[in-house]
Amino acid sequence: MVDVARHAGVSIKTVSRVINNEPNVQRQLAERVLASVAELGFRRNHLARTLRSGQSTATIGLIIEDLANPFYSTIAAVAAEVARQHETLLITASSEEDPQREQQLLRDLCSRRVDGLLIVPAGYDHAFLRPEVEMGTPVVFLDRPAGGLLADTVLLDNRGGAQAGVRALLERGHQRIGILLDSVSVYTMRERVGGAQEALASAGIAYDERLVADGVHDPEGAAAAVARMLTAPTPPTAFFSLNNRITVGVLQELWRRKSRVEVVGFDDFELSHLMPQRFTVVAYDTRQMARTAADLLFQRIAGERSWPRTVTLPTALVERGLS
Amino acid sequence: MVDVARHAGVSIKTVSRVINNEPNVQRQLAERVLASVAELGFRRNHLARTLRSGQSTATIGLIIEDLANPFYSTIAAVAAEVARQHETLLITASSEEDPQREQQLLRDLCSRRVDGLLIVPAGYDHAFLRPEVEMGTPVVFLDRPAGGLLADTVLLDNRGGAQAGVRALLERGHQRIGILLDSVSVYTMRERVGGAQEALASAGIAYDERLVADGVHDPEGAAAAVARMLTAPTPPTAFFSLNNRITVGVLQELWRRKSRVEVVGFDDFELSHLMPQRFTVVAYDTRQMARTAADLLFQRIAGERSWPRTVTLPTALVERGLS
DNA sequence: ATGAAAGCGCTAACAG
DNA sequence: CTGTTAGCGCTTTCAT
Repeated sequence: MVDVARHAGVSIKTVSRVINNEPNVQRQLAERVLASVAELGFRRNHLARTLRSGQSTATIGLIIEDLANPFYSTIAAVAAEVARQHETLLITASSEEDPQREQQLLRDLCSRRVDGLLIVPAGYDHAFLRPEVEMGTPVVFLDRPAGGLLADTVLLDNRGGAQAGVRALLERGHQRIGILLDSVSVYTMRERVGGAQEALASAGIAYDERLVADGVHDPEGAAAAVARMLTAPTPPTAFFSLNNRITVGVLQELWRRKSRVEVVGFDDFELSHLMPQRFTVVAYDTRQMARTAADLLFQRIAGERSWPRTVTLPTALVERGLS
Repeated sequence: MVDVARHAGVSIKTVSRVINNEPNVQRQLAERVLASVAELGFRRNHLARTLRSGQSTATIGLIIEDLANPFYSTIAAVAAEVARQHETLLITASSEEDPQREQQLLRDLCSRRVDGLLIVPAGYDHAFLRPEVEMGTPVVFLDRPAGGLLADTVLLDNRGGAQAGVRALLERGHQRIGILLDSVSVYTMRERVGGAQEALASAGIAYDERLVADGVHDPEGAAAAVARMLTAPTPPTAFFSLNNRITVGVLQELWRRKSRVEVVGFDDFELSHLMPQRFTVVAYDTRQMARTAADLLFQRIAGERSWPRTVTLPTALVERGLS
């Protein structure tokens, strides 16, 4: 900037004024400065600008589990979109479900003085963020609640969705429903299992452990679990799958066996309408969830000081697959 | 940092030394500093640290077309992964195929002094980046070549892949092959069309404009184009689709018509193995492409000064779908 | 082994 | 309208 000032024969402050489109600069000078800027290939150092306290970095941070997963990349896309509307850039990082790493990344983002944080939490304890929050960095949690920290949170109605899904199967006369889930160590899974249990209980059906497969982490695992259950003495007449990766594995295994056992799966997914059998998904609007969270965050960044809110978004049953 | 120094009763420089794990600090003092850091909730300002010239920001920038698209989110995920191995964070932004916006974002990233740039270019002219490149910001282009700028580039063998795809159909006896593409304004589409034409030409088959559908931007458009071609006087006996969104639309329309016309499509996609008919994809390794580009970028960041390279990655034909 | 002082590139506050 | 000066929070000399 000093170079530009010298080149244009003005003071550094005038350059600053021109760069920032401040009023009260003679046209003539401004043009000279702009010319020098172009000639010298000057680009303002945004970091230095930010250093003066009270300035914003025009950057927000997003922590998700896995950027390659469509659910999370949708969230990232919406976050980037909303950020852009606020002339802000987005730093995205994946925690890979590792609380340790999540904390590390969060600290790193804070040391970069991001204007705000959007978090799909992997860990259970976010108390370590309290100093940052108190120092004025807004934080919004997404898809899962925070631990040990009061903050805005946007969740899905996992419990209600699971209840509706199981109820649909019960209404179609099913009594033996196989339930497949990833891991109860994940909040959303716990909620969904809870909802399923509630629906069974209120229909007066006992929760049969043999009809529950835990630790199903991928489609292959789901296929194996389905095969196991279907060859057991009293096989289920329907499956309730607790996420879309599992649903895909279930459908694949059913197709392989030419079985037409009914399926309800939590989460919609791309191409679900082209799957080889009719089934039902518990759907929701991922973009809306992300948008709600991002909007909340920017409201906070803009100075909103109200008490932290928790928003719960609805789910809906939708028919999918080729009939 | 001044506060910490005062609290610990040492100089600011000692705090700096402790924070940076520099040697030559008494255990005792170091512990006192660490205690103060914890108590005051101090977090080093990474931006200020970076301000001293010669320091790196430990941040790279990635420009893609659309973060919500699995192809790009895979690239972003790999970029973030490689970045993490270098203790670097990733700023991701979508250009939405808008050269204007791409340029704006790139300038913005440069003003944040990123250590390097990974670009899937939307525009045709990247000469405006030359000053930055000369000032030492490495740039690697991905999936499409740069315009007006010599830089490392990682591409796919679009031409060869398309040739192989069309050749496969010709070998199965097809003479009338319907070709569906998005827009020749996109580099990859031009290359793929070129490859298809070459394969037809070397088989002595004239390129029939009526068998080519341009401007197919989504599955619905693809379905409509397929419907149109199949009800024309001399319908094609096979389709070659130039991207996976189009392929999905083609498959859906064929299923609707209970037609078993053969299909070859460029790009593999998730769940392609569960599509309702056999078909062939021109597949490639997106992760490898992204990894190659990111590795190249970090080599440059580490000081590699060799002449810019262009790497072209191979494609392979793979059978997909339920038989 | 520790500290004092200068300076990174910019903006805020105040003069002229 | 324009310029001077003092910092922002940290690291890098260079003394001690």
